[in-house]
Amino acid sequence: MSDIQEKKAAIAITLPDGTVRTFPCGSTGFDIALSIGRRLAEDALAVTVNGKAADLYAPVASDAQLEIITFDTPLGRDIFWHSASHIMAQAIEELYPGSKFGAGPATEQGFYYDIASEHRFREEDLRLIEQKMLEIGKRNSTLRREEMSRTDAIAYFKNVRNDPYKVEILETTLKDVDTVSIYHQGDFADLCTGPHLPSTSKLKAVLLLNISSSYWRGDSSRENMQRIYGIAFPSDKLLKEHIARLEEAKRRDHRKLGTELELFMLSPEIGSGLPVWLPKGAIIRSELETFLKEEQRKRGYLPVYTPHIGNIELYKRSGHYPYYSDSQFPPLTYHDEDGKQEQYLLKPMNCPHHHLIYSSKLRSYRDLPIRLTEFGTVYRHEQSGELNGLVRARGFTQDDSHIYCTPDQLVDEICNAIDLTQFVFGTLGFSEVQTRLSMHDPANQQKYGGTAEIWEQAEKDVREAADRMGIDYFIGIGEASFYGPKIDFIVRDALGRKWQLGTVQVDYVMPERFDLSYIGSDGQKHRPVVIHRAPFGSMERFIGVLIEHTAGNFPLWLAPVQAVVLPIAEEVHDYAKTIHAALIAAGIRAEIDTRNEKIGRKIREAEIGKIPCMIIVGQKERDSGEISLRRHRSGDMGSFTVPGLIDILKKEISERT
RNA sequence: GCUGAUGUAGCUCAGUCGGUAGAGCACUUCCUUGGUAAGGAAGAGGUCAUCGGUUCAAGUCCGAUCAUCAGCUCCA
Repeated sequence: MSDIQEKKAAIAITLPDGTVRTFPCGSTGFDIALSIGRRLAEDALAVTVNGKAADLYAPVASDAQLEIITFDTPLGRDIFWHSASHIMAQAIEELYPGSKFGAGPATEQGFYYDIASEHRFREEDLRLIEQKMLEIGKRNSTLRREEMSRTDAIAYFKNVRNDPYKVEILETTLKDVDTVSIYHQGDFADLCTGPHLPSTSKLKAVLLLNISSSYWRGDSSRENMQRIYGIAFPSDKLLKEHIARLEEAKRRDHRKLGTELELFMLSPEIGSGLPVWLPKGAIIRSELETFLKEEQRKRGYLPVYTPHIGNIELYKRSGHYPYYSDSQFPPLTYHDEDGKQEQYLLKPMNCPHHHLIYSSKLRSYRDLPIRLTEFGTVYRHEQSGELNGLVRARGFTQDDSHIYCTPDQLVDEICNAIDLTQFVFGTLGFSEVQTRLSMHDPANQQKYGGTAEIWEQAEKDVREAADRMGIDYFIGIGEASFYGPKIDFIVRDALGRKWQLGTVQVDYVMPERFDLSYIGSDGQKHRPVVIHRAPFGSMERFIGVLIEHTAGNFPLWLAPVQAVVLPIAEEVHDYAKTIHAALIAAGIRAEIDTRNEKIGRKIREAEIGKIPCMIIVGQKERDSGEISLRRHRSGDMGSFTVPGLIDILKKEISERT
């Protein structure tokens, strides 16, 4: 090869920091990583070339922007876990020959593979599979990419791999694709677009978490498969850290803390999915409700109360009944004295009641917007497998409001609702909130009410409001409710599962169904638009997530017990009681611990009980007429006079910090 | 609803091969009167989720039901 040709064959690689380096044509990501540093080359899992992920050993043939991908990035973890799922499949194939493989992707927190096997997987099997996976890692097998035509791939999976699921994918999902890729490692091979790890040896630590079931292709009419979930790491240290995080999540679990802190209970004698608020939990809920009521009063909301049941005709009219009849409690059937039958539904939502309040009198455009609000308890017969403590219940209370406005006012009103939601989330310290614009799925039109024009308008309005509020959102196609698009505020629980809390929903459909109207400036009847909105969403779910978010360490304004007076010895009990009485008189939720125990013990139990303020009094405090304050998780704060203490606490409570 | 697992004292859990129930914490009483995360002693506490079956005998084996957990499906 001549010099000239070599120069021509050089390629310019632009690295993420903007530096440009020259490499021979056909250099791989590994070569480039090695030229930067040995450590980086070791950590390198794959590359992106002009933003597109590729294998570490794929030759780069032209000038490109290139980034070395390591486990530290979301993409790196995704690739690592995806390869780990292949390695798990190989391990299962070796241990349980004849197993067939469905889908095996990486997830946000690891990976899974769906398996059809004669063998029923049990907990003990997971340890065996883990060992086999680590063994495959030690074999240092290359993950080799092979491209072949789709027809060849079908033949390959039919005859060589004998895997009907992969054949089905090739024949359906990929039917329009000419060339597909297959990744080989040792004797195992899988249909996969990749990219993958360069070698199985990157896998140094693995934890298989649980076995569950799934439907092939997520279709409940098709066969059940066994799904094994796991997570893997390039080092033992990272696995240990992950296990520590799992344990922390377990400690924060709202069901565990709810029992320990006596916030709520669930009892089969009352019914599954029907949470009961214990006195301490009821305080938290009541404080949150008061907080929102105050804020809504400032924002022009009008409180109403409506019954817990409603005539079934109401829900047929709203359109909810046909859409959701299978997730409602069965109707209550009632015969009056004349034998006439009526059916009532435990209300699954509040909107129809509010719509009837709206239409109970003639409304002028001058009255709008009208914002009706209620903490409305609703009942939905959620599938038994869905129930989960407070975050998924069958009876729950929505902080539900319906805003009736003119089309002109709509975007402003959506913005107001977004602002209120953000205010609520901000006050409660939720910083990692994702916002989803939940749009309809045009391919599934029968799921929705209303006309195409109405949907187009509603989605445009939602977008406009979200843009005006400067929200960083993502679009969820098919996530809309049947009557309109939504803006959903989503947070994660301790285990990383996502839950929708606040919501703002636009509705052009209900006003039609309920023939809602107002008299415009032209003296004619016009149709208002409805916004459904709930900043908390459900009080139960919100508090469930709040418990996990705070790990039970509630801010002072929400703490069920705000202060506990801890006398050091019996001789200061009388003094301690005067302090306790003064706190109670000041409206502070205070207790007193006059048990015959040492102060160390009383403090320990108050700390475990997550009581924000410990008021310690002994001989010294009695003589000086002061108290000693200890804050939960902070320690000794020094001495205060009683009025001084009360001022501090009342300020902190009223500021809700 | 589906697949799998689990259910023993208020809580966390042990209970071997089927032989009649155990610990720690919490609780009650007594002793101890103390200075910023566990003082000591004693006591009480159980229809082993429920119902049925096998067996001389069931917490233990089998079946059904209920509930819980993980995931799937669903979510106004």
